[in-house]
Amino acid sequence: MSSDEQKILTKPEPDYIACDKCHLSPLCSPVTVGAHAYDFTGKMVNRRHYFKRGEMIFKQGDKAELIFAISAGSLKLTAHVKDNDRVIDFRIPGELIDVCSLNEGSYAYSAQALEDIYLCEIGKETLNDIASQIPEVQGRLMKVVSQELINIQKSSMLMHGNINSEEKIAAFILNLAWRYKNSGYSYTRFKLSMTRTDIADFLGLSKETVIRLFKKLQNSKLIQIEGKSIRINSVDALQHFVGIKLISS
Amino acid sequence: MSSDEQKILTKPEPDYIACDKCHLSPLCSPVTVGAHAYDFTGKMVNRRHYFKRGEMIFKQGDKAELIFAISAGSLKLTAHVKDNDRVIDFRIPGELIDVCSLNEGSYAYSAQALEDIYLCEIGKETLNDIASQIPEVQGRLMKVVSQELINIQKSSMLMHGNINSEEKIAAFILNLAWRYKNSGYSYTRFKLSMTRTDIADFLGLSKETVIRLFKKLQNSKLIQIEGKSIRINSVDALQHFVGIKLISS
DNA sequence: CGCGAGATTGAGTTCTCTCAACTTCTGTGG
DNA sequence: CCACAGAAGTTGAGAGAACTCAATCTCGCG
Repeated sequence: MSSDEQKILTKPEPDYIACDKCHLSPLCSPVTVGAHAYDFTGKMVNRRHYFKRGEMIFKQGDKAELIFAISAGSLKLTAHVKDNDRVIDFRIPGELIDVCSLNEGSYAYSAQALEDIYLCEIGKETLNDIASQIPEVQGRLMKVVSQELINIQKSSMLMHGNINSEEKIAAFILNLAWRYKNSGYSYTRFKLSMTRTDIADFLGLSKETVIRLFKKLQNSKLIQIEGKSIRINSVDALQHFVGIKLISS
Repeated sequence: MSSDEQKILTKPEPDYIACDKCHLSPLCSPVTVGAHAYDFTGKMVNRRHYFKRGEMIFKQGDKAELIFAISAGSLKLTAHVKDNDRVIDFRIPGELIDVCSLNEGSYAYSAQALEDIYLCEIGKETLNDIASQIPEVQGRLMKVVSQELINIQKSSMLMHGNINSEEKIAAFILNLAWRYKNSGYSYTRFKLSMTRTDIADFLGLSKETVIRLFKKLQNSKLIQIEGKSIRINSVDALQHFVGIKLISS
């Protein structure tokens, strides 16, 4: 066995997202100004910065200097509430981390790796500088921010106002499926990289309720769960249960 | 009594928001291009369009041609969930209605006046046209969209993950207070223009629970409620109860 | 192989919902 | 200006959902 193969077995190459599926992609492709085409990617983006599982990418209140996009792996976002950190969202490959910080001095929440991850980074200041000088970049940045607004709104409409806990959990799963689809991954089978406790915290439920309702959804044949892997038996059935059509069939 | 006074008594002048407090204001002030100052306000903005209480401003799925800002009055936003309309948010003076629709073909939700209201309107296409031609306008639009993103994120962080219903309701009140403050109104005394049923629907609770917990919050001296008017006794105490400091003292 | 974090299960308690009755408010027509 | 009707708000009682606590099990990591 060559040392190369050995290396692959012990540390397999991560499943990097395709750049064209990443929400940051408008800012990662060459920009033409006049007769010349400049590629700002190399200047602006630091690609695939590795973070270890459990590592904090940044903490709530830290001075915000970088915007992040996830290239591989996932993370959770938390914010201080009553002396505790509460999970306020998760991020999967292709998604951006705190776009809001573009216009704020500091990060609105903390970000922590749920597994070993790779992030692409853009310097906030550099980005804003270039954007203010080159309308094309300004326009692309606008596109990125607008899309972010749309995504947040869709997620929040979905997650919001579910009457009972079973619907909340179903909506959570559907939301993740939708986002995996947007990032070009399988959206009927994926890994729940966060713990049950994280999910419970995010949804405002107890972990026991999360576990019991996962099981209930499984018993009603909507999903199959085994450990951290989930499979949606019928996206349409799940959408019907939640009452919102997020994914078109 | 003069006919002027008569008029005031029967139909008092609405409490229009000051333009400089409106979230749309960056797009409502003159833009200087080269040596000349153009005022796009007149061309772009149709000001103070009146809608009657109960009237639908637009319906979910309607072709989105206008962006709205509220000049006076308030409205509720609703979206279809399982054959019903569910309240997904409210809007107060100074706030924008569906900024997301700027980059979408249709409105993501319906908007209905909770009282007689006045709206300022900007044609989506006109705005996008001008923005793409004049970097200064593009930049201002960017500012508006970014701020919207920040506001939505703050609201959703606040409203999200409250464990029990009492905290949810307290967070709801705090959120409204914060928004009234942003719009330059009193944030310790304001009117709840929506019904208890609307609040319940928005928070995912029953109207009876809303009523009972309003009373409970009143008994613990955090607020005073009488019909539709609310008074926050101590914003700090309320923030402490919710566990998030949204309004700095 | 053993430890510790995470996941699961059961039992009892608390919270929130539902249903129904009743009161108050509001807007409309006479 | 009053009377009335319908909408909104309030209250109480009982049912059901979700939480807490505690014990146990499982799995991944060192």
